[in-house]
Amino acid sequence: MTNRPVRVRLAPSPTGTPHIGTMRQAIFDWLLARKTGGKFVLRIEDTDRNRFVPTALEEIEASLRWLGLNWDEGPEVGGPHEPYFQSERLPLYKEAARKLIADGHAYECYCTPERLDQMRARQRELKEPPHYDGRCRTEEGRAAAKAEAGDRRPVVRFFMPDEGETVVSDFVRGEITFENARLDDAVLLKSDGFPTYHLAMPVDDHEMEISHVIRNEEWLPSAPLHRRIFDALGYELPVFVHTASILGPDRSKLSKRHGAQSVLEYRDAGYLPEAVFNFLGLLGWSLDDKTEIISREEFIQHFTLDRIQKSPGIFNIEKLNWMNAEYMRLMPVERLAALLIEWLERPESEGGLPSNAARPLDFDYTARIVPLVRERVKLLPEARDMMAFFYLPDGVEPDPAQLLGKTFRDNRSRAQLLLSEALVAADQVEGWSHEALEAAFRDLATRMDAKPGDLFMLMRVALTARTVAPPLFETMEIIGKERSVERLRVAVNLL
RNA sequence: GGCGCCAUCGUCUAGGGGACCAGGACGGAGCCCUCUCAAGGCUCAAACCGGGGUUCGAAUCCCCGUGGCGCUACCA
Repeated sequence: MTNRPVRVRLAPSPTGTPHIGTMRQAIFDWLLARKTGGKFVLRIEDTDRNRFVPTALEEIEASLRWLGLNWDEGPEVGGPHEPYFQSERLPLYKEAARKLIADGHAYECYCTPERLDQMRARQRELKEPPHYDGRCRTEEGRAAAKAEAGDRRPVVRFFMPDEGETVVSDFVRGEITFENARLDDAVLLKSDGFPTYHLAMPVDDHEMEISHVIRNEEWLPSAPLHRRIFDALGYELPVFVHTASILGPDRSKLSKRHGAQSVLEYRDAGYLPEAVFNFLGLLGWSLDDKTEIISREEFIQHFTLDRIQKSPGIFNIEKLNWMNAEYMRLMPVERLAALLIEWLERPESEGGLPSNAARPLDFDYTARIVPLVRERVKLLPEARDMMAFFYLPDGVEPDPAQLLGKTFRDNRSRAQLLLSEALVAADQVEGWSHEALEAAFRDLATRMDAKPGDLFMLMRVALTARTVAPPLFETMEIIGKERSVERLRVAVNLL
């Protein structure tokens, strides 16, 4: 256990769009840092030149920013341990490798990839676990390999003892013992001079004074290797916490074929960052037996490593949807209005309002609509259809069949009569409030000997061209007398 | 195959020897409310992977099985 100041890091490799599990990890890191007054550092593990994706860094940063996870050190912001890109820290790794060789903990290996492939194939045939056979561990073997290698540069391998065991201590899982004989002589420095993760991670975590390493459980099998490298280099061990994976509905690790696997996709689908943060923070961590909706501040206040779940969890999108809807209802009207306006002002093809709705949208007007709509949608873009008729200057275009519905399908004249009476009543309403409107139209229904629901549905379709819409009288109050009357008139003429 | 991790309702989880005929939430079913749709309220169905121990007592501790997942690269 360490009592160093808390310094945690997220160390993604820029090989594609950051995975949602990476972001969940980032949340845990960030929470621990904020809770303890420690530092959250972002370090880019770009040591694999073959898999490098130029846009990945941008996406990593965008994901973190969208979730509100600010990093104290790293790209953009700098910090005392610059640079934060491993590709710019090569001398450090080279020196560490040199030291390990000098101390007998590592050795140069000249074996060609071809030989290694053959070796592993043979081992598989013999039903042996594939592992490096240690040819270059000895002076003679190395010389022979070097002769075959031509002018190839060697790699540096870690010298894993053949006997004994290595104990790894994980904060939530306890002590895990590995037999050294089962561990491989891992490559530390590749022939291109770049380090592998196994070397870069201990060097940088030590160099950057990282106190807690929170990473996914897929790293557990290589944890003993890392422990031995830390020891061989004389570094103090950080606290390790291996988090359980996030699974798809079929229990395999969440991946492309499960649909969205990046928080950016959730952003683009109209989820709220608050909801995604809350949901991810509660996937693999819990406060107690009740808490579901929890603010960022409460998260920080209560977060502890020991409540991290050991078992993998399935990403339950239904629950995220519910949570998103909760946040839409919980958040200040103004914030939701602003968020919604962003969506509505987009071109229609990108989920915005039809082009005849005038941009920019009026903020105050939208804010009045929000309370009516927020109860009825789960995602931001869903609001578009539920809101469009509030903004259309030329009215809506209900089709007659929709207007009549089942109730008046065989009684068109009755519908027409009711609507024209509604038109008259609307014109006469004193004080255009939803209370006054409701009183007036309930009265009309009574006078006409009609079921209120039948009358209201007729009016609803006339005013919105929809059978599912926000409450009728609040809607009329907002669109105003003039437009209401006009739309009723159009509907009467339609029949 | 070898090694490792994990195991409570369909899902996320609470629980960590007696408070548990196992609690909450999502989803599902039903009822109520109701101008549509929602939201809300109430109710219901739904789980301790199996077997052995330890113990007066096990969801909880131990062992074995089984199952799921991961790792087994000059990827991270």
